[in-house]
Amino acid sequence: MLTLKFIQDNKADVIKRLKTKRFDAASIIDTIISLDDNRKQTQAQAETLEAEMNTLSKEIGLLFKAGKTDEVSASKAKTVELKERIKDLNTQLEDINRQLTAQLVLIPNVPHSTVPEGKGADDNVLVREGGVMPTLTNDLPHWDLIKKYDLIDFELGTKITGAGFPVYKGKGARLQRALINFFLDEANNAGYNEVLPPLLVNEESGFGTGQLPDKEGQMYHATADNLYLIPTAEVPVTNLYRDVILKGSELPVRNCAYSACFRREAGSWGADVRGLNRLHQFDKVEIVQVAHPDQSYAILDTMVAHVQSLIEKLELPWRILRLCGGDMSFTSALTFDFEVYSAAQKRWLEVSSVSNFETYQANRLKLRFKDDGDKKTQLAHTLNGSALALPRIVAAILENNQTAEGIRIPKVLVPYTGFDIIN
RNA sequence: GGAGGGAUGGGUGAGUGGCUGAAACCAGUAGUUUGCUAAACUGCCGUACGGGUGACUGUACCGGGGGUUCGAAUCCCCCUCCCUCCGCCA
Repeated sequence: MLTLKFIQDNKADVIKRLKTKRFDAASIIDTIISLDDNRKQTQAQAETLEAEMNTLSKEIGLLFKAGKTDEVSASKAKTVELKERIKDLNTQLEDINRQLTAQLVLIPNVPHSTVPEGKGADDNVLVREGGVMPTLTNDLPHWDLIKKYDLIDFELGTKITGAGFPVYKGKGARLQRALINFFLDEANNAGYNEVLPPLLVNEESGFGTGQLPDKEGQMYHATADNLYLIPTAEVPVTNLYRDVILKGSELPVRNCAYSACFRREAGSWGADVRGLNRLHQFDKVEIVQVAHPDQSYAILDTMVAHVQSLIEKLELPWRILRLCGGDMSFTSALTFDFEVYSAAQKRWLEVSSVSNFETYQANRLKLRFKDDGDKKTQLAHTLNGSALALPRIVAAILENNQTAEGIRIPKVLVPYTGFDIIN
């Protein structure tokens, strides 16, 4: 969430910039500011009385020591009323603070100045593109290729779990493992530190990265233990730094992680979700950084460059889009989406989303840093990106590389798969 | 799952009702000394929210939440986590 101070200092600007995200913040901000005034006033009152109480208690202690027990009862009587008023004020304070956070979490992150206006996907702006469009003589969509070469079994997944939980088999399973290892090796080589996080997280973690409370319905919830299956490794990996104060010299922190990802995708099933296009469980390698505010946008560029290099090595046609305000996520300040062209489906598939959240997550996480010699802590910036999500990459590899002899494996993957063709 | 023991500042660890936001040591940091390094010595060294231009100052926080008391790190209750033993188990 945004910090109160930021909202107060930049009220007009916040309202203006949130219009890019098609969000009207004016009345919420007014509520917040008046709640905060109220908070300060109530807190000041409570603290004055608490100070009085502390002095009185010390006096009583001294009276006891001096043996003046007769004077004690008069002082004690005074504390009774004080205590009541303090309790009352603190109850009010708690209530005000609750209302304040309730309002604060309703406001999305403020978009970066370079975010284009727009309603949805059609208004995203092409940043650059590359790769060679394949010319296919056969053009089976990946769901047919999967059947033809017995790589992935959706029916079997439906039997043991449900729709959207595929079973990878034989060369299909090995291709999956190859991609995971390839992506992790590339991230390690680029200086990211590998972690293997838990796949279930608690409520605090869900709140820290912004999945809770807003997107509760998107996550699988293990209610008996109140744990959530992660929709992305971003959640556990970013939460590694929840309630942490880093030294300025430790920044940037660079982590990468492979994880299975679980998404309920409630209400988003319809056309265009055949095969691997949308799943409830899929594999992904994620890169996550914690950065100094002065460096975060330069770092965002290096993350974009890293993802681009992966797709180029896989020899897929790609393009990068700068998301418009209407298509961006609630928590992001600037997002670049990567898409690869799926030649048989004849459509672009999103395979990565790289974002700078600035202090939005850090504020929820209480993720701060302190520069050497500085007295004050400040909120760090968090960033993350898929590098990469597997299913649609697999779909594009299968479709784009199909030949009469079989499916050609990109050169860079052959050392990982141990085979260069699926036939 | 059963029985017992624990949780204090970056670390080790004192502290069983007021003089403790918290000893001491280590680490860190600034300085003095010193041919350099090391050592020694001295100062500083938690977080958040208020008030003040500022020096400074108020309040809260000793795993989390409640309670007792004029007053709680210290006493009581609940929860979480860690350790030991037993049971179960990939």
